[in-house]
Amino acid sequence: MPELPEVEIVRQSLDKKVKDKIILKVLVKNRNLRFKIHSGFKRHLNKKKIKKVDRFSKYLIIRFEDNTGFIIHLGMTGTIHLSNIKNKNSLTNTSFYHSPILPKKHNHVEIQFSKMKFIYNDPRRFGYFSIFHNPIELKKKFSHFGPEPFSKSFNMNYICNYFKKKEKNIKNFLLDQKFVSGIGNIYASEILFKCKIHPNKKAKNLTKYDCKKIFKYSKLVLKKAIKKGGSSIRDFQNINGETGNFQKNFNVYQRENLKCLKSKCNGIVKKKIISNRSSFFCNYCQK
DNA sequence: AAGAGGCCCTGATAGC
DNA sequence: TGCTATCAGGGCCTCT
Repeated sequence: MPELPEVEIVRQSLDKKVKDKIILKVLVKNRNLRFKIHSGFKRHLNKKKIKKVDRFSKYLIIRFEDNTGFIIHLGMTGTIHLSNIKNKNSLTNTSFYHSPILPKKHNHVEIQFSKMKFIYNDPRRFGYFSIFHNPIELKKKFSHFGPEPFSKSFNMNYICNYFKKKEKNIKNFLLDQKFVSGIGNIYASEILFKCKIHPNKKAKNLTKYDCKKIFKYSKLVLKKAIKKGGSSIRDFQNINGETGNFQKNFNVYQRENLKCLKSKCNGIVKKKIISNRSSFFCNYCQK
């Protein structure tokens, strides 16, 4: 679920709450996430002071003052909850998938600070934690990733050259983190709608104008989603308990058989499974 | 070496 | 009410 915009909303909220806080205790209730939590995880975190919460692509980067730290990937269903220790019922919440009430099941990791604790919940366990010991090691973790849409290196030259002779369809390229990082299944459909490009169009057949639109709308759609506070199919609240609003702006995602929202277009939104992921598009205006 | 497909896992929902 | 099937926002691994 969480794509770049949702992770960015979590980052902003989390940074405010845990910045300059010292980790007093770490509880790993279930280390069997997507990847097994490192045996030295607790030791690595213990007594560390948090300098900053950063983000790259869909990954949160928790930086400590000594330049070590760890990264969190939320997978499909990972959520972060901050709970006031003195009053267990008052939860300041960062939740994508669940209601603001702290779930009882699947709370796999707890990180305690002096007055609150951080709880990682993940029913499907597709998310994971990974530690790093220095900035070079961190950089290496992301070395095989393509640029974010906002990056200077995500430019017309890069895009046009990347697509040359590529048989793969454009939808799969938007999901391919080696090409561009941070886009997931919802925003891939939304970006292609704005571009008026059919998700099944082969990359090698994209025109220069197509590339220009991909360049433009990859940025715009994600930026707008961040501005709207992210989106989710289920309840999504940021740390202040405000609901994300971007789902109201979906043009095609989960709008199967509804009328195309482009003005003067009489098309109908279709759903098609492409590479095992559902794609939504207007069968009339997306060519 | 690019590209397709299987798979990791739980839970919500639909259909019978 | 209770079973089974299908689907879900990610991405790594294997096979061709």
